[in-house]
Amino acid sequence: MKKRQRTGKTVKIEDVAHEAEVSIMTVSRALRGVEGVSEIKRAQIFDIAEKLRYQPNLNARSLVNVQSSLIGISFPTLFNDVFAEMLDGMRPTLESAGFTTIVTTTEYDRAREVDWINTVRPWRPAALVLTGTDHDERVRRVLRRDQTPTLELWEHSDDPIDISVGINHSDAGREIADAMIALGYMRPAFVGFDLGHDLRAEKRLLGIRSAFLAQGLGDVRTARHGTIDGYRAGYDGIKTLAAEKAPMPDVVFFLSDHFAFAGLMACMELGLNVPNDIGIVGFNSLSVNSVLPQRLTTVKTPRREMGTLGARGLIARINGVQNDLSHRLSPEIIYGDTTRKPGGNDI
Amino acid sequence: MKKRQRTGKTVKIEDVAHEAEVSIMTVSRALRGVEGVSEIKRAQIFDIAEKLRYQPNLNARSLVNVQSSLIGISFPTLFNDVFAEMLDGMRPTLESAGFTTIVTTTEYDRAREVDWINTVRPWRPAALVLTGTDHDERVRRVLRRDQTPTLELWEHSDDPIDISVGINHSDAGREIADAMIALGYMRPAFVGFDLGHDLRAEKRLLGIRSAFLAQGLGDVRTARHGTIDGYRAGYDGIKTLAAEKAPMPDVVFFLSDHFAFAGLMACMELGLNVPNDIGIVGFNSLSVNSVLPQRLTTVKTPRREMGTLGARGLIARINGVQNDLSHRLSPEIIYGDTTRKPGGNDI
DNA sequence: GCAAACTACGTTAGCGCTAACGTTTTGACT
DNA sequence: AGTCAAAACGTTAGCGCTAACGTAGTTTGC
Repeated sequence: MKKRQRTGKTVKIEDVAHEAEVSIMTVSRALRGVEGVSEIKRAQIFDIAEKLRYQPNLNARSLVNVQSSLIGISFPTLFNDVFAEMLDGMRPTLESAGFTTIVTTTEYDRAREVDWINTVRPWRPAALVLTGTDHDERVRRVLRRDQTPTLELWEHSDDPIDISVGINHSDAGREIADAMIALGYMRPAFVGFDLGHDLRAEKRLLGIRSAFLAQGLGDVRTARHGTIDGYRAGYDGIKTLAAEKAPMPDVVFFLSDHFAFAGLMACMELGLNVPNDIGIVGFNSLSVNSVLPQRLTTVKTPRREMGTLGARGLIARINGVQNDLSHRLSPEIIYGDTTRKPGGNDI
Repeated sequence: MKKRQRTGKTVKIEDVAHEAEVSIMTVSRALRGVEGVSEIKRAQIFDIAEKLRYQPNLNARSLVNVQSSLIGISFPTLFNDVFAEMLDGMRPTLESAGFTTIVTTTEYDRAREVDWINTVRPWRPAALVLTGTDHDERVRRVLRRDQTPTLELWEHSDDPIDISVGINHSDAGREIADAMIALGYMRPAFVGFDLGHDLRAEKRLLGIRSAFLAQGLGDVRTARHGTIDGYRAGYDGIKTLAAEKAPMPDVVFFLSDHFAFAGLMACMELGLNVPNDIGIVGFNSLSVNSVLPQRLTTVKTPRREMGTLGARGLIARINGVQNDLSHRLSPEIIYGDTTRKPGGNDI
């Protein structure tokens, strides 16, 4: 790789200082909005900097400041609006505070999260954002040791690395399951990705399972397919359940709304009447839901809010606030047309 | 904002050098894989660096190297798998070459692209990736002037800033329109976002329009809604067309497959038979298509391939290759169940 | 009217790293 | 053993910027 190329000499602070006939320190102060410069000079310097198209070298600045204004963010995937929305929630807050985000996806692979940490830390980021609470022990140790402000998003933790903003997924599973039990459903199934990928979904499944077991009802059957394409996983999940010799479940919980939508399509193909033959339950309440012929029964998760709260917390922490900045948020059950409804014709 | 905090003294190259009893230059050479170090010493230094958990400060490295190993990427949105896939196509190539990506979204707003350029350039990125070919004139000028390797992705340009990898969208529109004309369709409509947002879609519309006009057929009606939520835009588009006094179009071209899917749902609600009453044409060939009861007629775009080719080109350019590295790729028409098919019962 | 307390600058030093060049050691060949 | 070149290492200088401190000028207070 070629180094020290790019001959078109970039303007540096010295050029501005020379043109303005002041020291470079005065320019530095003026442009950063630091006090110690008369407003007249500051205005002049701004004009000259603009004229010369001066842009500070952030690598140099990060070097002196010991830390950069980069914030590393790790999501499992971007093929899911859930994460794009959390990003959307964080970005305005972070950017207006002068931070730039570096986003990576781990494809639900914990080893890739470790790799990523090793990639971003050399940039000396001001903060890091991880998804969920399950991380390699080395990650926890390293981040705690050097006190990097860290946000664990999407899943709330009682023992966070630093800041945790999210919901409790097993509770969410339990709550939606209890709601379905109250509607008379008794033969549950769960459709999601292959085991070991979406750990939050697994926790929701645990919650669902415990709710049904607590009522003395049967276990939750599972149908798992793939690791990325939620549409296929939802569709194949229903087809798999239908192909098994066991009687069809009367309610199916899907990993997310887009799985549920695909499952709904599979039910249509199989001639299953929703919600009479089978109940369909999504998760997240995604925008696709608003155009479906039958609105999904689902659980609305406050993704943008998580992003905003998390970003604010991070900035506070970066600025030295030591308080507990974690937030546990609550999801909301949305009754749609793909299950029975409370107060409706139960049983 | 606090500066020079983070007391937990980070290990620097000097610490490794001291422990290994060599000069810091030898450590630098050893760890970077540069020649001039005996293999015995190199191995020792690697061990020590690992033991000390040394991680080079990339801000310092970027400062000496005049440019960083960051690559800035600008997409209109991430709420669209098309861009997530292009990113997926680029990332492995870029990362294995040692680059880190900074991704931003512009929400289809050209002014935000300019802002973004001004945000990333201070990092002295090794390269930039923009979406499409329509940029603020200042952007073109600046990037050409300081010779930043630049990739314009998704839409092919005959006069690129530097490298262009993509398809010709107006040709794509013309081709799919000609294919539909050949199937006997004559009253076209287009459903998409509000004007001025997705410029590639507008070019496809121009292509569609010119194809129909060339055959002496009527103009293409348009129904535009929103700027982000493609599902709503697709759904509302059909509802709007149906509500107008004019006769219903016999074929509707959608901005993308997820629009088309939502439009299909709207048609079902309206009792319109697809494809007999109305033909539905998507774009991009997204994964949602594989689970729909009726597979969409659509145009398959090689997103991952664009990403890979573009990334390779960028790396070549960064390494000093001066050739023309642009690629014009071709989309492929996919005949589904939402229109008549060639060789089928035309007319 | 003069010291104390600002304000508005400039000077010095150093952040962690690497290109370029200088010096020593090794080995190959007479 | 002696010559010379290549390999292996060290030294110097500087990338662009900012914290900390130093130094003039200006105001304030009594």
